[in-house]
Amino acid sequence: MQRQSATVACAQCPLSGRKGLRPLTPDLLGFVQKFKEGEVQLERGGLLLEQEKRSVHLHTLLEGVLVRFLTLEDGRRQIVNFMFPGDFVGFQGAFDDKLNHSVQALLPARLCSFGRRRFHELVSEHPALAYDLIWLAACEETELEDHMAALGQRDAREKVAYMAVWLHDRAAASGISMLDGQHLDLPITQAQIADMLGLSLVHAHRTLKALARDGLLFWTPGRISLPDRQRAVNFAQYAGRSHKQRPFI
Amino acid sequence: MQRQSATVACAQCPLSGRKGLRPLTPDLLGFVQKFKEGEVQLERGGLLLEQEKRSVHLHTLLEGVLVRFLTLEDGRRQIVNFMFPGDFVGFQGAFDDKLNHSVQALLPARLCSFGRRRFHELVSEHPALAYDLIWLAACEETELEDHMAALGQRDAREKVAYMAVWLHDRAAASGISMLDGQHLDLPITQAQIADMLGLSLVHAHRTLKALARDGLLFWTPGRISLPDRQRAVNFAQYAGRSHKQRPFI
DNA sequence: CGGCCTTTTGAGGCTACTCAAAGCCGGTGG
DNA sequence: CCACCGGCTTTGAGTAGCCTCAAAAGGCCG
Repeated sequence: MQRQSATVACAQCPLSGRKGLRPLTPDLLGFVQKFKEGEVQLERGGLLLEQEKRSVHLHTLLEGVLVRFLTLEDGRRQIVNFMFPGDFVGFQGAFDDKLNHSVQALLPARLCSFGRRRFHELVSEHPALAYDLIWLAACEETELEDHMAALGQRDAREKVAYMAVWLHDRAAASGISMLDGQHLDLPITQAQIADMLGLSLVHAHRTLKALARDGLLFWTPGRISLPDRQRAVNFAQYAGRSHKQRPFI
Repeated sequence: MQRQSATVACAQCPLSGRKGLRPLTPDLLGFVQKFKEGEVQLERGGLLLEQEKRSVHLHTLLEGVLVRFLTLEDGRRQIVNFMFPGDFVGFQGAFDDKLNHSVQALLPARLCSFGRRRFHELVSEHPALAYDLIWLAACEETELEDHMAALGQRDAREKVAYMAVWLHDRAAASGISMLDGQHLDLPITQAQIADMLGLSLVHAHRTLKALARDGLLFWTPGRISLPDRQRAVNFAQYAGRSHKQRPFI
């Protein structure tokens, strides 16, 4: 992890104008600028936050994709979510407590960072922002609940299909480019699929094979292809959520 | 569900003074009073919110225990959480969208209700409240993540032990009385255990039996007993979270 | 070229599931 | 007061999905 204070001014924030994100008002823009402390660069595999530690910063993901996971004492891992550009990172772990999860970069990432110390101030002085944060938290929670239903109720094939469609949706909603709207380039390993879905690595692999044989989806190292999105949606009983523009920062 | 405007004034709120909850300041108390619209009574099994519908109200649980769950198209159910007195109900489903879950009473419940319409106002005019809500949302999220790890990584016995300890913790933190600190009276059926943990009813039952045989926990209809909490905690690899006083409303 | 990470494949076993049916308990009505 | 009913728990038997162990093959990098 590389922290640097050389930063882009919020006025030139790479997120503004990004598809799927609601542009900041000039008003807000000037306001958040006062809180920005710097930026963080992560290379693939780099750790942003570590479980059991405390974090001094809050972040907004400017670019790249992150993965958030818990680790049990005996080493088992559970991936709980992925984060895309525009996502707010850090209020997941209740505030001044130790983190319950780690956050790692799946793709090279760049983040904007704020001091956690001043969070209260940030919320107090700008109610619209507080409202947005609550809204974002509600979305995250909805998402997690859906994932729980995937973990608890679906069998292996449904789980994988669910995750593929969900990642596609999420990427599309953050303005990530996709070839033909059906090929998503994302380097997720089979071990990570397994860790997200509660499957063994071996079984995750066999499940991918089976789904490819059926022509439902093709998950090759580095790319997730959905030739027939609707079919996958039906198979996974995926309940898409309405994607209005997400606020950020 | 029974809605009534006959309400207790916030000054006499049954939650204030409740163990585990942070008392409202007189200031806040007067403020929230202006938003209270009435109360709702639920009997056991009564539905507060229904999936796919929109909800006009937000609620605070005054008394009783609720269960929140998703239903898939084919009828499979996933219980995502339980709610205890003091919990805020309703921002889980993103705001003006259809709910992704239903909420049902496990015990006779009484709730305080607010108009969703005025939520923005509520947050805007009282930043401390907004901060509290964000804090609560963060806690909920942490909790859900832990549950995900239970669903994805633990085997049946660990899952059941995890859930038992978690319910005990949660109840204790909301000031629910427990005999000897080890008997929690809560009428959770085996079908509900199964639906929360992603097990079949039959297997959930056999797992309870196995745990009882080992003397780890006794989950009889209506009561969850943990003779040796620490042993259960270790077995389930339960990572307790710090319980500072929760804010409410 | 060697080492490391990831994917791939095989074999065998256990966990958890399905189907099926009986027992239990509280509530209702004759 | 007893018979009946619906919801929940309990038990048995057989099966299948998923897991573990094991090892080989592919790809990337120094």
